[in-house]
Amino acid sequence: MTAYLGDLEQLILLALLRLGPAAYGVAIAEQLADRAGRETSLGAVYKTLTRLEQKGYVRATMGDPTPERGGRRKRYYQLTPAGRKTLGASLDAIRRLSAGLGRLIPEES
Amino acid sequence: MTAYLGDLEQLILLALLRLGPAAYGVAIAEQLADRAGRETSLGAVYKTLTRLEQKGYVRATMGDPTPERGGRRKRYYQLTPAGRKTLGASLDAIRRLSAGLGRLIPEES
DNA sequence: TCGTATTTCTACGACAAAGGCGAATATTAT
DNA sequence: ATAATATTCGCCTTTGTCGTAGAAATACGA
Repeated sequence: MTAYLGDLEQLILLALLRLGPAAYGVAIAEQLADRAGRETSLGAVYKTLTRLEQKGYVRATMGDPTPERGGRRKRYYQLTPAGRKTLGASLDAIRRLSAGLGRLIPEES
Repeated sequence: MTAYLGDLEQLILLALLRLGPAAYGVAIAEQLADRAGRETSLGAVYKTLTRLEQKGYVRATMGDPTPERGGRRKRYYQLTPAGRKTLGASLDAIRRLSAGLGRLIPEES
């Protein structure tokens, strides 16, 4: 019954933390591209968000219309406690496997 | 043409680094379970190793028979330069998204 | 002010890739 | 032969991908 996060799910949950209250679909996709170098389509992001919501790792609230040119209302996301916990477990698995590897562990220059 | 690693692929590549020359299927699965808390079947591990090999991220060499009770010969794996590079990119994406989050970032106690 | 264009954001649908698991198979020693 | 250890196979579920369609908001000209 212990479920694991896919790699995109992981990155999106991190992006959520980073963006805080400004986390909605488009901003998340930009964050992934700009900060993480992970190019992905909006479709992939939205689908993953929906899945995360169904799993209870994330919850959404509708934003108000903004005074900008066009645009539908934004759907803002934030982590639930369950999401936090699962993300923590996921990151910890990586941390524990990486620990003590020293310069064996590859870095992007 | 830029391909991304799945989460299990990531963990397995890390386990490879950690195990060094002793990295073969069963040992890798144990490492995942014991160190990372990632319970998975041997089938999943082997399938992933095969995929990683096809992608050129890993290469395999057959070991000699051991003086133990029974058992087929082991197939040892190690990272290729391409594998190192891709793993590095993958870990970096996480690092960059995590950076500066302070105590926002969840930890397993 | 009505209607249409334009912009921004989200949802859908069909498919590809990755992960999961149990059972089957191979190889080695006793 | 039997038992032990390691790997492969087949089938299925879950995730990821992408293009396209749809919805909701503003701007603007008639």
